Amino acid sequence: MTKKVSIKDIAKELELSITTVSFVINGKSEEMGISEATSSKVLELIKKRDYSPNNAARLLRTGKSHTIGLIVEDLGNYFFSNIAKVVDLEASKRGYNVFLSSTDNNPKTAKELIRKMRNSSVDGMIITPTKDLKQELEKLKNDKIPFVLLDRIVPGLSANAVVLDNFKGAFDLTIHLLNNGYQNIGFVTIHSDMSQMTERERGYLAAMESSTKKSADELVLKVKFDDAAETIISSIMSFVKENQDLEALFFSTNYLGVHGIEALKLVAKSMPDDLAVVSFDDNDLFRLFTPSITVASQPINQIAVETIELLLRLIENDVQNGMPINKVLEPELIERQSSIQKPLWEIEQTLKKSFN
Amino acid sequence: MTKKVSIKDIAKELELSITTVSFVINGKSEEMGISEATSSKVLELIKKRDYSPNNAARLLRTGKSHTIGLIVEDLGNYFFSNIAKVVDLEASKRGYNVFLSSTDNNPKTAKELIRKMRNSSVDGMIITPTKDLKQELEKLKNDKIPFVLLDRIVPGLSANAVVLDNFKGAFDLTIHLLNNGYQNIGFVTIHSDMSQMTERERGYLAAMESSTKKSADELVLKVKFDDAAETIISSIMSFVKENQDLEALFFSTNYLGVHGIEALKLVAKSMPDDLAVVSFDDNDLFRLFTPSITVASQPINQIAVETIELLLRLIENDVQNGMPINKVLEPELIERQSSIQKPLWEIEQTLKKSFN
DNA sequence: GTGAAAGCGCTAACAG
DNA sequence: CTGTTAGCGCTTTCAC
Repeated sequence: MTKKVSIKDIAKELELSITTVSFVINGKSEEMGISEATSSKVLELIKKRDYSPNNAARLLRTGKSHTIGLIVEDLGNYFFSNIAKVVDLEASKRGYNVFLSSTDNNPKTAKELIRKMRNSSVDGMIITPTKDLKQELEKLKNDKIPFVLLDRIVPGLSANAVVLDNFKGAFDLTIHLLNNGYQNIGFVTIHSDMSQMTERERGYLAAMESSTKKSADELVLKVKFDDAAETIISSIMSFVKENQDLEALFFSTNYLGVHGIEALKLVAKSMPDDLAVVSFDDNDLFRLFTPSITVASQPINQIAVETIELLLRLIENDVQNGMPINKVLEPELIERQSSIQKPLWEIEQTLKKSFN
Repeated sequence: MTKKVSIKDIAKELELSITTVSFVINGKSEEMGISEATSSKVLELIKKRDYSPNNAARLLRTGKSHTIGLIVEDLGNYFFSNIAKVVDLEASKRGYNVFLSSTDNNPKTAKELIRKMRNSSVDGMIITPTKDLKQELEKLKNDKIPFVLLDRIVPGLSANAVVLDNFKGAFDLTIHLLNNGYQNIGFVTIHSDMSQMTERERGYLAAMESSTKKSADELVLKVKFDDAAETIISSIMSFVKENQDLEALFFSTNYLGVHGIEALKLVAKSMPDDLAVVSFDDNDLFRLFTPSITVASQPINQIAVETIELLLRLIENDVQNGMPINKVLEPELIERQSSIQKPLWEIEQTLKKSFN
């Protein structure tokens, strides 16, 4: 990177003082009573020289970086990558840059990221918390660095947050299955203490309890978040084989749903003939799979917009006065019928029959 | 954000000079012959006070921000979000932060992003170019800001780049269809002058030309990148309806493939019974859809790693000596059979035959 | 209306 | 071995 033109160069070339130029740049010509003539001369040269101020210097002086940090769980995940997309878009509109990174649900990574972003003097952060992050978040509060929790809250920590009503989503999805005549509903989730997961489990259990069927606990399969895909898939396969009386499966996240579909293909169960399938989160696969899959969908756009707006409000009002703000958004139950085509084996049987 | 502890505070508390502390922080104790005792005292206090240097000040002084910019086409897209994930991971390992943003294929947005990232003094950039970006990129070259083009090149611009052999991918995929007995193969792509798209089209046309079938041009459907999903879907539906003799469809990108599946569902064509489908890029849907879909898959991990490594090499060797480096990676043809179940018409015919 | 100058936190000559 | 000091580019107070 060679010499960039600096405010000094501009001032020199115009035989003005740095101050004057600075005022013009920052749109304070009026306020500071700079003459129209001077002002437009400056603006012109700035354009001509393609000058733009050095952010680092500005930050060093003002303490405002016009940058926010966005920490998600996994950029490779449909939900989070789309959240990132919208947050970035909205932030850009408002003149902010975004530092983006994923934790992969690893507390060490998460802490490191928070540290790095603090060093980069972000004006605020959006954080999808992992386990063990309470202390770091409390430090942020102490240091008055605005932040908003995304997707999940941290028990015992009073902080700004935008989350989904996960309990309701899971409850409704389970009721949907029960209403359609499925009773033995398995629940596949990950081991996790994080609120979004525990809430989904609670929702499922509550709905099951309200039905005739008792003790759903044994219908719950928990896998580890960072297990390899193969491991998760084979767990699901075993689970299904060992529970032949299952009538439906409820996957608590999109990636579990994807693994689940793969597992069911491998054990040659088709849906919903052998086993009905529903999942939290929506994606292309669930929508277009045959039979398509009913989901509790998260309003991604709304979540992202509410979050970034809340953060920018905190940043720009400067003070985090009073109570933290908690937004709880509603999931949408998208009911899908397998209306388009019947599973092949069924057709096959029909054909065979017609010739027997 | 309140008072952060600065290097001055550390120095004062230890009754040392700022210089000494700075050397220790930057791991130059040895080089500068700082005593073991002093050095460890400093390190200790740093930990105790949770001190970490202010990046802005450091940047202002050294000109190195330890930040790179990553400009992709669309963060909401499977390919790019996974590229972003890997780039971010590798950059983190090497101590770099990543500014991430999408262009949505809009040249104005792209230019604006480049400008913003330059102001933020990124050490280098990874750019998925849009149209009309040549001038900006040439300025980057002039200013010796290292950058690597990703996914596509800019005609007439000699620059570092990591791209796929798109011609080969498309050629092979088309040949695959031809070899399997499909002749009338439609090609669905977007209007675009960008290399990755023109190359795919060339690959398709070249393969078609080598077959008996002539003039594939009329089998090409082009839609606009920023058309609404519904518009694209209905274009595909019309295309299929108007070309009843189509035997197969080749979608030039993952999102077109997804739209295509949706369109085919709506016109009630099933695959590959009525129409075989292949697509560029892989994703969960193509893998798990029944029948599953053969694809030319991009080695996402490899692309991302090669790109970030090339960029960091450029940054850290400082000079962009000599020729630009162009990496061309191989797509992988993932042939999928609807092996779990044969195409319906085949079964049907077999059955019929056995009774004739 | 405009300018001089201090200083944000840090690095790296240079001086001892 | 350690300290003094200049200055990176910018904003902003105070002076003219």
